[in-house]
Formats: sequence, structure tokens, C-alpha cells
Amino acid sequence: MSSEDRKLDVLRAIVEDYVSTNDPVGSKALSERHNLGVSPATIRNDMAVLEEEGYIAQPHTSAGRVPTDKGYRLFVDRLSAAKPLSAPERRAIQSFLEGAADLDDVLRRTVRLLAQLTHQMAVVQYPTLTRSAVRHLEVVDVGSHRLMLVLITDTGRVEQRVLELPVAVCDEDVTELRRTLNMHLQGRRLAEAPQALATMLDVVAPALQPVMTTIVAGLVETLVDQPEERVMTGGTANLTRSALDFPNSLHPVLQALEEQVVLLRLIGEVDSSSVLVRIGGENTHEGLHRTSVVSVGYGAGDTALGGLGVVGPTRMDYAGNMSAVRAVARYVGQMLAGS
Amino acid sequence: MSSEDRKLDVLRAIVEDYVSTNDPVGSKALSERHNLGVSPATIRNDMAVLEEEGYIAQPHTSAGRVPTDKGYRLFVDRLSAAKPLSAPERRAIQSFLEGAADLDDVLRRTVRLLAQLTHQMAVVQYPTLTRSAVRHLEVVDVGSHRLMLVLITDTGRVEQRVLELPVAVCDEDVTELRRTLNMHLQGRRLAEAPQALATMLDVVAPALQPVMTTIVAGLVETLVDQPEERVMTGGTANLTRSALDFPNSLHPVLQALEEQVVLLRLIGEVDSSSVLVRIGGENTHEGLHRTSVVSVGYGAGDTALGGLGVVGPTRMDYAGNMSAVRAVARYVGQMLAGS
DNA sequence: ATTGGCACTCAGATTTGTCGAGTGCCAGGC
DNA sequence: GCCTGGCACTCGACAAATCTGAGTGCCAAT
Repeated sequence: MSSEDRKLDVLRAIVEDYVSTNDPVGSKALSERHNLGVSPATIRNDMAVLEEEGYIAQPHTSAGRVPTDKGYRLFVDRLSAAKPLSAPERRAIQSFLEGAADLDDVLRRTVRLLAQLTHQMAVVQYPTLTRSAVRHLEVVDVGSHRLMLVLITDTGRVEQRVLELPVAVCDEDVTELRRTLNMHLQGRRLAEAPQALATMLDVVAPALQPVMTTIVAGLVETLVDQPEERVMTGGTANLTRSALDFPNSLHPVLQALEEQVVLLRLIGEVDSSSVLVRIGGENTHEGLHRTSVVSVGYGAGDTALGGLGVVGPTRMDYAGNMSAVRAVARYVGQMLAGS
Repeated sequence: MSSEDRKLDVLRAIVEDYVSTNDPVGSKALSERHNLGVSPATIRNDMAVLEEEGYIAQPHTSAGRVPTDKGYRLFVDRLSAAKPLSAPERRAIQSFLEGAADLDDVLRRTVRLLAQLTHQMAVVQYPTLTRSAVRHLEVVDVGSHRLMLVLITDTGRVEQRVLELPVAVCDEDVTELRRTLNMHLQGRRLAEAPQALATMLDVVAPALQPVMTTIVAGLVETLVDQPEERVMTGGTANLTRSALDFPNSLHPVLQALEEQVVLLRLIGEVDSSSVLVRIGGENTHEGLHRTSVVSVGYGAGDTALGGLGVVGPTRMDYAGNMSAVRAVARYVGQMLAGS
């Protein structure tokens, strides 16, 4: 084994020990718990180099070493072995998700499951509207010149929007609108909706033109221009599990994690192929500089419908969390494809 | 002023001081900051009595006094003056809620508003299904012998449910089912739905009988037997504001507040007429023994559609929170009535 | 290159001492 | 009879002093 290899072994050992004990780890403890085949003194030399290169740091003189963000990064990229879930765990995931009744239920179960598997806070994004297709668009008269539009997507997501109309409409008008809208939109992806909506203006009866114009404008605005992305969270209590991880206070962390926008940034920019890990300072948001995020996209087939992931202290079990997140995403994708 | 009256004044002063400073309050500080017109020694005597009666306690010998749950209770019931919101606050509430687009939006804004006004964690219950009326019931064929039912209530709540059918149905069948269901259910309260549903079985075409039976069973189960109550929370970060309030750790608190069931118990059992305050140990849930809950029902007119409230440390500004909760509930009621 | 030895550092725990806020009690005054 | 000032006492909070031990860097020997 080259000395370079051993240096990395030492880093791996430091990360593993620190993650499990939460104590800065010193050369002696290291040589006792891992059989690296060398004496503490040698390990000390390696550690000195690792520290110089910025992979580890000591909280204060004469304390053990702690991995830096850069150290965790190297660990995640090159040192952590994939950690397959146990068969019981896989079965648990499947059976836990299988009983779900509707989309909300699927997502509720998913966050709960993720939180339990990883002991971290879990986040799941609703299937993004732009990549969903229209299953049905319902038009309901709610009185006094107002219509409620209810969109149901192929992923089971239900979105509503109330529109003020320029004129009153009768029941037959509503039926006609519903028929026309569904004829042109059903099965279409929302991204293609604007064109379909444009052609629709021509085919509708002249008397309904103003109403249809309003509807089209409302739909484009709600669903295409500013599609409402939503997330669901769970297991927040896990952030308080070991209070030691957030010494100052976890107030800024919680505050950050309450903002939908922040959450979306965290888990929304993923594809379904590979797990994304953001470590400590790699997170752009100030309040999350002491946390790490493990996220991945889920989806039916190749297109990612949305993201899901977990948030926890940088001192987390990356290998385990990555496996759990990946596995759950796969099952969720299957669930949504099959419904 | 009788000595009995002064004793209560002392208690009031202790509660107020302790709430604002978070320090156990002693006789000297008390006599300086409130002009009770008596010397510290007299106050001490009063405090001794109050302690004997269980309204206050000392954390340790030779520290100031701290209100007990019983002390807070007396304060809330008899000593706290109503604390009307300022005009700007009222305007803020109104303008903040006015822009809401749909029910979800109303509730999102409500929790946010409550959290900001009270600096506590806020909870809002969705309008309960049993007391809502049907505005529209949509039936959508989602393929492979399955129908999706989408219920829209007069409060704007949208609930979905997927049903497995015994036989396949065609488009005309779906239209017919939709027509029949809406004819019989529209405008009806969900509590009365079962009778309406029963009569429906007779008027439908014989070929559709099995399908209709399934639908009726599904509706009754989802909406009447086990109506899904939901809550939305916000401002959880406020619980960490002063870490001093939850010395042990707020883990149990957060854990409790993640359970929908627990939250429902907290704010679900209210009427819209009066604000309910549960102090410390009065909460049945173990993890919430150090928290207080201020809740009230909101509703259009006399029937409470749901509850809303705030959760915080027992050391909270009861008067202010009660006013805020009451005021917000009134506006929410107006919002929902007007839509 | 690795190792054992050694002097050094320094955070954390423990001890000790001081300080002061707060208390209960009592005798005297209104 | 109630209030008040005085007084001795208690005890937590805080600070300084001390101790301990894990951990380090360096160096000479292998």
C-alpha cells in the first residue's frame, strides 16, 4: 500500500469515527479501532499532511481532528462504498408506500419513510407541473362571475384556481367550456399547453370568447409562467436529535427550512440519474452552512418529475443516506408511474 | 385595596415580569418596577402565601419566584386584560389575507400571519369536511377500471379519492354518474350525504348499479366515516427563539407537533365563540407539558369550520396571543364565508 | 519510511472562594 | 392588625485557580 493510499484510508477512518462518535478523533484512538498496520506516530504524520491540504482540522490545539467540508467531499466522491439497503428495509419501503390512496398520501408516506430510514429531516417535492400532463380539467361555477378551475395531472396532482369573469355564464356555457378545454388539453404536457390554448380561442362560440380569453390567460399564468412548485417536509424533529450538531442554535436552520423557496432550491435542481450531495458551505443559503443535503430526482422513466432528499448535520452517514434516498426515489417513481 | 386584591396584583406583576424578562422575579425588583405602594417585605409575605397556594414556585431556594401552571391559569382567567390589536395590526391582517387565491393560499397566509403576530408556532385546521357542503363532485376516468372522485366544498377545499371499480365504464357512463351525483349532492352538507346517496342508488340505470354502489361506499367511507382532517403549521422556528424555554431539549415538543393527530386534538376541539387556553400540564400529550396552546374556532357565522391557534412556551404573552388568535380567526371566517 | 520517546499545549472538569439577590422571621410603628 | 425595616441565612451564579489527560509536533533511532 502506497503512503498516498494510506493517507486516504486515514481520512476515511477519521470520517467514519467522527460520524459515529461525534468526538474529534486522535491518532491513538484511530490506531486502536482500525487496524491500519502502522503506529500512531505515523498516523500523526499523515494527519499533519491531511490538515495541511485542508481535509481535516482541529477545533483547537491538542484536540483530535475533525473532517472539513472538503474532507467530507473527498470522502463522498471517492471513499465511501455504496451501502446497499437490507432486504427487510427494501420490503419495508415497498409495503409502506403501497397502501397509499392518492398523491398526497404517497408523498406523506415518503417523507415519513425517508425520515425514519435516515434519521434526518426529509423533503419531497410535488411532481412539477411543467413536466406533467393534463388528465382532466374541471370547470366549476362558484357564483358571482367566478369560475373555479381544477386541474388534475397524470401524476395525481390537483391544483385549483379561481378566476374572476368579465361576464356571467350559464350552465350550458360551463359544460361547453369544459368539453372544449378537455378535448384540447387532455393528455398534453403542460409545457405544450400554451399553443393548444391559443388554437382553442378560435373554435369556441363567439359569445364565449371573452370568458375563454380569461381562462386561457389564467391557465397560462398559473400553470406555465409561474407554475406552483410545492414541497412537503417531515422529520423536522430529527434535527434536534443531537443538539451538539448545531451548537449556536438551530434557529437559522429551521428558519431556512421553512421557506418553500429555499427548499426548492435545495432539492429541485436534480436529475433522476445520480444522487446529489451538498456539503456545508456548498449550500448557498447562509443558514445552512452547517448542514448537508442529499437529494435525487424521482420520476417515471427518464424525466425527473421532482426531487426528494434529506437535510442534516454535515456530520451524517453519507453512504447510508445516499442509498436510502436513491432507493426511496426509485420506489416513488414506480408508484407514480403506475397510477 | 384589600390584601386579597393586592395579592392578585402581585401575581399579575410576577407573571408580566417573568414573561418579559425570563428571570425569576424577586420581591425587590417587583417593588421597583411596579408601584404597588408597599415595601418589598410586604410583597414577600404575599408571595409566601401565593406559593403556599400553589400559584408560584421558586426554582431553588433564594431565587425569585416563577408562576406555576396554576398561576398562569389564574392570570389568564381573571387577571389579564384584553389587549386590543393596534389599528395598523388590524389593517395588516386584512391586507395580508385579502390577496389569497384559493383555500390553500388562505391557510398558508394565515399560519404565516399568526406566527408573525405572536412569535409562536402557528397551526390552522382545514375546514372540517363534516360541516362543509358540496359545491361540486367531479368524476374522472383514470383508466384500468379506476375512477377518481374530486370533491370541492363550499369552503374551497378539494379532496380526491381513487376508487377501483368492479367493471369498466365508458365516457357516457361517467357523464351520467357525474350528473346524477351532483344533482343529488350539490349544496348538501356532507353530514346529510349518506341519506342522499342512498336514494341515488334507485334512480340510476340498472347497468350502473354496481359502479354506483362502489362510489357511494367510497364516498361514505372517505367523507363521513373517516373524514380526513388536515392541518397546516408554520413558524416552527419560533419555538427555538429562546432556547432557554425548553431546557431539556425541544425534541419531544417537535416530535409531538409533527403528529397530525396530536395537532388536531390541540386545536380541533374548539367552538368559535371563545378562545381556549391550555396551559402546560393541562395538555394531555406528554411532550407538550411545557407548552401552552391558545386556540379558537373560526367559521362563517355560528358553526365552527375548524380551529386555529398557536403553540409556545408556557411563558408566553397570553393576552396578546389571545387577541391575535381571536382577530385572525374572525378575518379567516370572513374570507371563507365570502368565497 | 517508520517508530518510540518526550516535552508541550490547552480545553474541560473540579475545586475553591466571593458576591449578591432573595428569603424568612421578628420586633417595632402606624 | 397590618405594614415595615432590619437582620441573619441560603444558595446559585460567576470567576479564578488548579488539575488532568488526550493529543500534538519534533527528533533521534531503527
